[in-house]
Amino acid sequence: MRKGRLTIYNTLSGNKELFCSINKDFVGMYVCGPTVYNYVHLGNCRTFISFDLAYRYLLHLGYQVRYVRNITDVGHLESDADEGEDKISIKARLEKLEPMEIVQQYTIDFHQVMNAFNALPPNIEPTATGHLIEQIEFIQSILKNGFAYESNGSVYFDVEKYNKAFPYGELSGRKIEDLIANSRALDGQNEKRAPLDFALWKNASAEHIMKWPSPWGIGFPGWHLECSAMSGKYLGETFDIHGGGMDLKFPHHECEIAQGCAATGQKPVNYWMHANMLTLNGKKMSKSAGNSLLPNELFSGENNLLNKGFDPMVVRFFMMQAHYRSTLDFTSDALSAAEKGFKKLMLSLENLAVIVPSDQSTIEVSSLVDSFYDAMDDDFNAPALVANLFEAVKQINAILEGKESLKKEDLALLKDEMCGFVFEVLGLKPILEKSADNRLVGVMDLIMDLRTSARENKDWSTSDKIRDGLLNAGIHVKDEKNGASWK
RNA sequence: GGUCUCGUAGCCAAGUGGUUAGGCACCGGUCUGCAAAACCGUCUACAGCGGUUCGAAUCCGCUCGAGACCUCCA
Repeated sequence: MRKGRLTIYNTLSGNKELFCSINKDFVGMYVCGPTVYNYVHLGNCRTFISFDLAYRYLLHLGYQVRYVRNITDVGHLESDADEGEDKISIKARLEKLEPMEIVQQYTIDFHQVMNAFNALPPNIEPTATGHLIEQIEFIQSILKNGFAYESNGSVYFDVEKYNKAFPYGELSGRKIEDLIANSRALDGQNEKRAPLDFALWKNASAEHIMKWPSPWGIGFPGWHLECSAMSGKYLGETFDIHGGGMDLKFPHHECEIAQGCAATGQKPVNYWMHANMLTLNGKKMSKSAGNSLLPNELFSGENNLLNKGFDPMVVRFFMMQAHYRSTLDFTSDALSAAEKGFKKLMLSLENLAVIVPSDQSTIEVSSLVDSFYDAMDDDFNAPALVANLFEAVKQINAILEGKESLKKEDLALLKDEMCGFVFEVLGLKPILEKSADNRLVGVMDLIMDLRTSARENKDWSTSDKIRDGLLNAGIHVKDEKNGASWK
């Protein structure tokens, strides 16, 4: 346990702040989840992996964390023109399916992908459609406090009125005057009093397929609202950490703050965290721009951008080599580099497991361990942690070569902390080799035996032929001091 | 157009007033029949110009370049 030194960059203040949870030893964390109208792409995954890292480190520090990440299954409009259509409805019509079939299909995909990336599941994964009552009640609170108005069966948030009581634009650093000056005049905004106002509840036309009854008529909830309603329900009126992608800062998170303040009179969140984008060819990865890569394409290598497939753990390690607040550029070359580094780290951990303790230590294990914590305490600086882990790798190699040594307690500490940081905090795990069946093992024993005989007789042409032939079959032969091995 | 962020060696990427980041590649070496793998070593950069400072990649200004948000987005 080493609580009390963690600093988090808070978007609200623009500074790294010492993290102090509302309730000692407990942390409430909410992260905006995906809208399940399509397959999650790699950029989406980066955000969730970034917050998985934060979640894991908080757990590692000994906090009891309630991690809530929603599934948006309604209310996310195609555009903000308010005549925009719900993303899920569009997909449902196109594929001639029930909206909930779309939701189910892509939720399952999302879970499979997150699982492949070894991301821990959240403690609660609420859906918007499962919390309509909470959303309606939330709107009623805002209406009661006078920060919203009803118009033609819809309810809108009154941004200008709110701005007189609370600052609007604090999170994204925007001034309401600038926003008004720059907002576009869109068609179909007759219901709204001002362009900046956003929908809390929208009335539904007859042909609309996803709709529910409400005090204002048949309709559906606004996108910004669900996160306020669900985070409030499970984490309270004010909670510790709210995360999401950088692109949600405005307007989504700004609106969440406004909704929270308008409903309860207090700021809903203490620490706002924003994960940066994954870029492809220097541009933000995004579905709508057609600039995205799907995880399964990456794993299989079936994409023109890739030379080969990559294991999910390699991709995760690749992401851990960049700070969550920096953009990360995706290239096949960068991923290949990460693959080698990842294997080096994993090999070193295997070696660490078999090191024999000595009478004395020539390495200061405690300062190595401190460097791990220092890195992560500094706003979850995973790339610095990785660099420090490679320092440890260097030391482990020196021990293997007999240049350095560790006594029992130090060795145990190093094993404990390295495994803790690599497996629990970074969330990496060894790549499972395809297990060979018994018959192959028997055949390989025979072949390796024959090759060893050939080598003993200096029959290099035979031994090389066996080695090359096996390589073609995808089996690598390694000649080591104590004999050859294969995998 | 407005707001903001970034520009670090061949590539990816930390750092953010003074001390080697790290990974990959390259090159040299150890090992090896040869190779592969592994290990060791080497390479030592901060877009440009100007300013502040004893000292700047780090702070300030300007220029150039890239990106994000302002419209759905993780």
